[in-house]
Amino acid sequence: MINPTKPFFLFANCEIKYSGRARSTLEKGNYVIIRKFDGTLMIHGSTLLKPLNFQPPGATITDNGKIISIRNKESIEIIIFSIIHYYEINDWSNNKIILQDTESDLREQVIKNISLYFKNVKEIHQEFKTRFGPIDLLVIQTDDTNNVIELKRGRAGISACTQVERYLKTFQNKVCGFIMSPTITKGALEYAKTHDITYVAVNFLR
Amino acid sequence: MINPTKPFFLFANCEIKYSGRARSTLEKGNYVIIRKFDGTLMIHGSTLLKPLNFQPPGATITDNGKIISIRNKESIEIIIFSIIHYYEINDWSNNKIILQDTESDLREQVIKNISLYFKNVKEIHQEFKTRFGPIDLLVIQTDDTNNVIELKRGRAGISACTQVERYLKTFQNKVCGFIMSPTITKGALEYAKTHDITYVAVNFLR
DNA sequence: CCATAGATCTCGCTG
DNA sequence: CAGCGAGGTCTATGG
Repeated sequence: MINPTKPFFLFANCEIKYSGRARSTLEKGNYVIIRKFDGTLMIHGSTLLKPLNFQPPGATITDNGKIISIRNKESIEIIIFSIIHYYEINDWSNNKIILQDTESDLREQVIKNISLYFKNVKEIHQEFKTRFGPIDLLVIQTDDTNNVIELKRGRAGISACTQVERYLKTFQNKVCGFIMSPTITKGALEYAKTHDITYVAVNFLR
Repeated sequence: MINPTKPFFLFANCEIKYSGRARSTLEKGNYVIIRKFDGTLMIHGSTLLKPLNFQPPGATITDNGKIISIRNKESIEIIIFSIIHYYEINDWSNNKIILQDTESDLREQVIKNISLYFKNVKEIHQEFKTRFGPIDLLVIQTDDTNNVIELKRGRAGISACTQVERYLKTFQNKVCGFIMSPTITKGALEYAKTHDITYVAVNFLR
């Protein structure tokens, strides 16, 4: 029996059934099962980053012979045949990771060097709200040209182009579309060229 | 010292630095560290489903006082202050999960009942290739009307609309756009209505 | 709550 | 290998 009130690491021979947004079965085998303070449950196989089965934070657990984890209308049933290793985790830290070089960092960088890209800048808006979603960066020039900029921290794809197009539609006139990213896919570049979207390469300055 | 040739579970007081696509630091604390057969490395805090730090399959590891995991040009450095629990995982299974009710299942279901949605169907293509990506479902009627259908297993959003629009552009004429999903967001429905895209509600039949 | 989009996305598939 | 899209996406953020 496991203690449902404590986070744990469990290595067990078991079989797993999931039902909720979708349905799944995992055949009998030896799997790693981890439960966290917030209810998070993960079942890991010996390869891949993603868990085979999981419950996001908020799940509750019971152990009456088989372990059952429930969250909203989703349930995971773990039929345990034998426990190989059980470890209760105490004093588990909950610090946040500090991440640099996100899309938001790239946006800050572009704003700081905005004169490299646009002349006569009157206004800069970040996450400018439109009825079709927020524009990463909206740069308005003194002649009232609206420059709609979509930033991508990695390689921009076709969907970045359609994102820009969608935001462009919320303006009547005097509007230009841009994609700014370190790289862009071939298909996206073709789409941009044929749809009046300008691609600008930008890199993280470290 | 850990054994780099074996998968393991490690609970340790440590500090972590990551450098690669982005950069991050994780302050000193007690974290769960798991390494898999395929090189996968995960550092988990006491909450949330996703690891604080990670390396996808293919990473190699060394332990000379501090653990360093490297994959392509990315590295994770784990400075260990003390090992609280170390467990070497043997006979870890590698079975795949069998998932039902995916988008592909929904597509099969729609095809089986295609007469409910379209009359005089001549051809049905799945994942029909265009230069702007593959169309989930292309239904051609005897009058040569091309029905471009985008399926979503969950709630369709605005991006589903622009996906359809993008595929529509690869046809000259006789083309109609559809979104089929159990539900749709308000914004997406408004966008669809004003852009000549038809929304059709479909549910998983169990 | 819902909606929207980012992510060190991951992962699978196809060319 | 690149490109494209799904995902039980998850997670953060704003309305």
